[in-house]
Amino acid sequence: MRHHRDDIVERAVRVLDDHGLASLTMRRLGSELGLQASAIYHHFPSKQVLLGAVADELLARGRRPRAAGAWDDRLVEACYELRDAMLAYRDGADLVATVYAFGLGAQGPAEELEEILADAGFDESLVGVGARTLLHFVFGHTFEEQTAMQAGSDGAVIGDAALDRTGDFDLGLGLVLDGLAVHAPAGRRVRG
Amino acid sequence: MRHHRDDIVERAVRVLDDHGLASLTMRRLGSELGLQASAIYHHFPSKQVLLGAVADELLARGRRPRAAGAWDDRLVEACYELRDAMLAYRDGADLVATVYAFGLGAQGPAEELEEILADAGFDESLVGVGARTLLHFVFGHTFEEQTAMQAGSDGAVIGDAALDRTGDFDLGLGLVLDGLAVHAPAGRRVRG
DNA sequence: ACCTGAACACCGTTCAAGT
DNA sequence: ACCTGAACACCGTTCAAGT
Repeated sequence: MRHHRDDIVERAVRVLDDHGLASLTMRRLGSELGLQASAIYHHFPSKQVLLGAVADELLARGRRPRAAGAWDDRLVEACYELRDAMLAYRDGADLVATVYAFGLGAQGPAEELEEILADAGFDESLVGVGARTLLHFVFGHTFEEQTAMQAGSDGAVIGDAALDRTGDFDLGLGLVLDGLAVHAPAGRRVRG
Repeated sequence: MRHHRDDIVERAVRVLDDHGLASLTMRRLGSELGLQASAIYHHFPSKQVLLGAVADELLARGRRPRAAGAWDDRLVEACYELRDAMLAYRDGADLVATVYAFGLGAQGPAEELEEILADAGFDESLVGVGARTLLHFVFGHTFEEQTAMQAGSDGAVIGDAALDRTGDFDLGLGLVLDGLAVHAPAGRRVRG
């Protein structure tokens, strides 16, 4: 049976979610599609590029409509969307953060954060740094969360731990936002 | 020739620095030591545990004496030491951040950051979150820096870019510290 | 205690050849 | 255009056997 780029990405998302990033190999993906691994190279030049497309697909699936508001509310909205998009699939944070780090995809969130900071009138030098500081927080925190979640797949009550993790995310995000507020253009220090 | 744990870690650091993390395989390390890969399993139960030991060795080599001071100066000192320790070896940030994320080592920096925040009298709930937020920033930023550094191993003047990166690190770190200062115990808001 | 050598069950990628 | 099948050059880990 013949396939296109999108079939392959969709199947890769399923393999990722069902079996984890370590099991998402070219050979495994090929056999799930009823193909030789080598056939995938007709559609993607390398595994890295394929993973980039898979990461972008996760982010696209997590996209939500935006409610306009103050810059800090807009940042919170974007950061939560990113976190939720990654948490929605097994090893999502590992995949997206890795793809981003190696410049193979997942650049959308950085661009949106930069746009929000630029709109808010932040100093040019702070737009890039601020966006990346937020991104590092979201990637790092969510990766840690997801690792802990998946490690705690044994028994024990998981509900409280999950609540604590969202609270932690909120607190850490608030820390960075408070730092940004200190440098916000006069008359725009929405927080505190 | 017979080896001990420490010989193996030392040789692994050299292979890492000379050839990169992807080339630090059990077989490669074995052959550099004049051993079969399987012999390493007499000293380490798995490659992951070995990598944990290598990460801790990088951090130990980067350790510097501490000058006492205000909490924010102490945090800056600890964060720069961590960054510099990782930058001192090829793929150091990738290795240390990965080892930390999977809980296989590199826990020292988190403990020190927590201690500084606790000493400063930060609220219990902020000690852990604050330390991890700083850590995510340092790991994320340094990983990005090092990736860019190693990508720019071609020609072109690298001096300016390196300066910009340190300036970026300073700015981003300042952002998180300003956020922490907002929540510092009364009378201890050293910044701003 | 420390190591060898062979084996097991895999990888990503290339490439000539097929339809 | 899309795929097969074989090959290349590797992996981490286990384990019986050697010294």
